[in-house]
Amino acid sequence: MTKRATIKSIAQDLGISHMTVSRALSNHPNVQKETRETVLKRARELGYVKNAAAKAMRGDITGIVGLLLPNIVNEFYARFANAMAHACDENSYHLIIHLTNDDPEIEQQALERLREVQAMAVAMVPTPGTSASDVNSFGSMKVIQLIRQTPIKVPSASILINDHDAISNAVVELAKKGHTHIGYIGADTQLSTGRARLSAFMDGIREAGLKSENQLIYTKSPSFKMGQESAKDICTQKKATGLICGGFEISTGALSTLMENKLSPHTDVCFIGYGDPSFFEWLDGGISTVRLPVDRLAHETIELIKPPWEEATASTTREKKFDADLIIRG
Amino acid sequence: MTKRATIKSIAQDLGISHMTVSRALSNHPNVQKETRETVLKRARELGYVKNAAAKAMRGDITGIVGLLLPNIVNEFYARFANAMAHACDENSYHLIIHLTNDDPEIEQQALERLREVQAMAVAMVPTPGTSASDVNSFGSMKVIQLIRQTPIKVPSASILINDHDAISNAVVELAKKGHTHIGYIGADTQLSTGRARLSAFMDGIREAGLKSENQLIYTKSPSFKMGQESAKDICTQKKATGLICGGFEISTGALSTLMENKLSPHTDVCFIGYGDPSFFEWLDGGISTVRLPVDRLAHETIELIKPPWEEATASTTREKKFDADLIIRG
DNA sequence: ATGAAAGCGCTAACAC
DNA sequence: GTGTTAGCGCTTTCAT
Repeated sequence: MTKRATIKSIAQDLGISHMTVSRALSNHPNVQKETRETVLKRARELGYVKNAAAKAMRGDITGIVGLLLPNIVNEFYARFANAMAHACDENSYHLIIHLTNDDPEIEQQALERLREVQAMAVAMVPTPGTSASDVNSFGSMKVIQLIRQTPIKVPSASILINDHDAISNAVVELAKKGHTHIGYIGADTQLSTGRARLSAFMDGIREAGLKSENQLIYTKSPSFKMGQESAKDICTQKKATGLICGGFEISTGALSTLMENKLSPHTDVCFIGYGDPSFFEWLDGGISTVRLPVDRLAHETIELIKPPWEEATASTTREKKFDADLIIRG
Repeated sequence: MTKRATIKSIAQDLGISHMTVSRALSNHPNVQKETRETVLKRARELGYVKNAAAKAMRGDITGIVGLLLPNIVNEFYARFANAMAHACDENSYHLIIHLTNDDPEIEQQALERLREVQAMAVAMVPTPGTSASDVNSFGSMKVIQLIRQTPIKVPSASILINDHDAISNAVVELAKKGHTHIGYIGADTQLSTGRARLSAFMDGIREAGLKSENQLIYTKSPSFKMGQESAKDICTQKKATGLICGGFEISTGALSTLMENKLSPHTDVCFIGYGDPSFFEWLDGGISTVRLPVDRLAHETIELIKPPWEEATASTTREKKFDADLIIRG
């Protein structure tokens, strides 16, 4: 590859002004039909593509959308990213994905880099640690907070999950089946979602007329490992006959402990997971779970990103919640 | 947000030349220590970030890396994307993901858009249909073909999986257990991988001293559904007692048929999947499978993307293969 | 209908 | 050590 074609190089090649080329390529009316066709033909031959950087410098929107996720192997995030990527392709946006690992520093860095390329919007699952609350972190990017919510200094929209009822109903459901000692594994209260899910669990306990037992409640920084270990504790000490999880990775972690120890998630420790990875349906007759409305979340995110910005962003913070469902299987 | 700070605005603010600001911000030696500190401080205050577009216009590399995948819910691709995203963050690249859905047109479009933003490299799983073989599709982007290989008109590197031995060993392994009627579900021969895996299967049949039975071989455009349906056919007609899959989605599809019909992947139809999604380990005592070296693939991709380009790209097409392993479980 | 000039933000190459 | 100029590719504005 030698050098890319530019409107100037095409103009020179054709012996006309680069402005005529520009107009021809952008369908401006003031071009002779014949001229336009010549230009278009030559442009195609030379493999011309517009220079996004040059346009960006003139203040045109870049069409770059940032997506900040903790990771993407988690099937919930993967499906979200998948939906976002599709929607972006459909709307001719560029989706730049950065993985934060839930590390505020990486998050901060990713935001800065997105600002460098003048991303028009960023959809992000905020990291637990308070990080990028500064105005300077976002510049003029439209901010959409996903799943979790953290106070930031720019107007932002939030797309959240309302899992309260699904979780408290899970408790009630277990209670109906005769379980009186129900364990809970979830994120710690540093996370907004951790707080919310725990209190949903407690509400369920109350609603079911059970008494709350602190030693059955495990809250820590959420991870696969944390789920595994908490579940191991519950199982080996036979503290509980029912178990509810308040986090995706926690849930798969806890389930793996059950599988490893050949404990049935139905008869041994009645298990209710969080999120609905595809294999839940096949495992041991189906795993009960709190199902999250992934596609609706992604769809709504894209709708917010699409213009008209002014309207969507307004001046105040907006919030939208989507209901999770309790799915009982087996 | 009013307007972003630029070196000029900072210069004006400080009453100095914008070049001094530029030099200060890029650690050029020819700046008074004191001046530099003043500049850095003010820049921080004003939330200055460099303008990537302006730099790109000057010919600096953009640090944008494109990744074209059929989709990203497939755990194999998700893990690949995850590894790539991490590696890109580490090396300060921007990862732009486009999902092709295995549609040549979408692929073509994605490539053009990557060219617009002057992506420095693109790693792609080529779509089955011959699409973007043109030079103009790639411009000066470094091209890395993943998993599949298609002839293109620019020098490109290929990162492939060598699953021949794993697949033929799978046949031998089943034969050892006494299976004489072994089914195969895989991609059709339009895909390079489809051809290769089928012939690996046939080699295995030969090696095991079995005779090949065409009615046990299913090849079509690969998908979850295709796997489901082929498996249903095999199961309901009781054609085979062993089943080997030659594709990730096919494999999960076929497995779902087994689970739905309460057929054990060990005792009813001895099953060997393709790819190793995390749940394989837990399902029914563990699912045997051909495991793909995802992390090594991603790692190698990044190594190829990193400079020095000239060296890595050379003038000829390069190819690197990574071995898949046969994992027998249960 | 076409062209010329200016400027977006940045840095290499020159002054001084 | 600091400042000035020019130019990357493009479009808006103002001639012609």
